[in-house]
Amino acid sequence: MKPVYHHGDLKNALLDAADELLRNKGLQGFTMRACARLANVSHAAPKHHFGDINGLLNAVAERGYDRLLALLQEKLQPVVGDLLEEMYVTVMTYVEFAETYPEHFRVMFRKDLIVYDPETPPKPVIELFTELTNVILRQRGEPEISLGNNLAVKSTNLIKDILIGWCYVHGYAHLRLEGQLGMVPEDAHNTIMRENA
Amino acid sequence: MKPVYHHGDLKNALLDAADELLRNKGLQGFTMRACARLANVSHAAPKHHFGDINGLLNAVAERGYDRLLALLQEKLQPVVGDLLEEMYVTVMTYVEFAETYPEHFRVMFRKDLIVYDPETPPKPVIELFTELTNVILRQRGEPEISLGNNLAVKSTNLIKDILIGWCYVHGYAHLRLEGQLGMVPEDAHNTIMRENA
DNA sequence: CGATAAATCTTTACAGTGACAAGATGGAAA
DNA sequence: TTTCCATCTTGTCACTGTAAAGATTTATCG
Repeated sequence: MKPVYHHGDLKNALLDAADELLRNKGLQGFTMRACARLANVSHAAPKHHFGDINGLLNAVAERGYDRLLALLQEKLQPVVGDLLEEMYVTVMTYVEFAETYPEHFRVMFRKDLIVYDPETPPKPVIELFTELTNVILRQRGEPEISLGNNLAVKSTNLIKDILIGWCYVHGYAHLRLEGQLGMVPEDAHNTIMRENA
Repeated sequence: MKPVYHHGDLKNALLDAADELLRNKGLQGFTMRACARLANVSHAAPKHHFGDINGLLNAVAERGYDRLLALLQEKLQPVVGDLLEEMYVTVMTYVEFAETYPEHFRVMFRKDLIVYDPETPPKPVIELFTELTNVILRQRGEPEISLGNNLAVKSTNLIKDILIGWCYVHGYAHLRLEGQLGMVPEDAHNTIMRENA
């Protein structure tokens, strides 16, 4: 078969392949060569678009941030205004995402894999963080922040609220994802959320 | 050099090497062959003691649980009886461990790497979980559990307390470890712990 | 004590991987 | 049209995990 030298949109094709591979085979089975095979290109083709395997993972992770943000906005849209429900939905969506895309979730929070300058995070990260912060700001009845701002949060009280909320939810999502909450019944977390919201 | 066929205590020597390797080179640089090189044995030597690389990682993770338990007991010993301080020390030790042995912490909570039957966890896991549960039980003024019992927790209220405490701490430790809390000042977490203990 | 079995470690081998370098191709710019 | 350059391929290298077979020591048992 005659080799194809100009695919047209190989970058996105590789991203699709990488996405599928991460979901089906996990991080263990995630290799550059397997991605290339899935996209029907030679094993060295991804290099030109993503550099090394880490660059490829970074791109897949960005898709993850995007997906989480989209999921969050979708679930948040019907309940906007209802502060209690907003908080509940946000938490549940975070957990749901971790369960739906476990490998993406893992990769998204791997400092050794996903590297970016803390001063200038990629856009999807900024957008996601902004959305999450605004959920809390609405809870507090304070004006929301816009995307232009960097992620430096000034108010000490706000930081505490972010910490308390984010750490609990992330801890729950992560422990559940890693199979550490086998003895905890499904509804325990729900009732906690309902009571402490 | 004439090959040595009976090391005497190769299993522990390999564990020491694996431990050092994980601490210095991270999970990326953690290979069976590198462990073998560090222990001055052939690259296939670890197989007989640990099966595959996953078995080796499992053994290293068990050392991690042991170390966390030892650290916890060491820090807990001077403040036993002071309920507020007990809780504070427990939380801080969990976080300190994650920062001191980041790679171990990561591996210890990787379901895809560390696999064991949830019904019969390895002894270090049981011991650690028992210790953590007893810290909470003392907070609640209830009788502690002993090691014989399995990890099934009956009381719904106890489960909620475990969830609230563990998820927050684990989330904080994990997010901090993965560099997600850059904008959060060091003392924010401390004051939260002091206030909500 | 001596022979045989078992455990422990080495050597050899193989397919798969990430990374690099050099070559082939075709679209874009001049 | 010709040149240039981005894009993709091919070939190669050192390294990895795993398996199989061989070497050596220790343990077992008559």
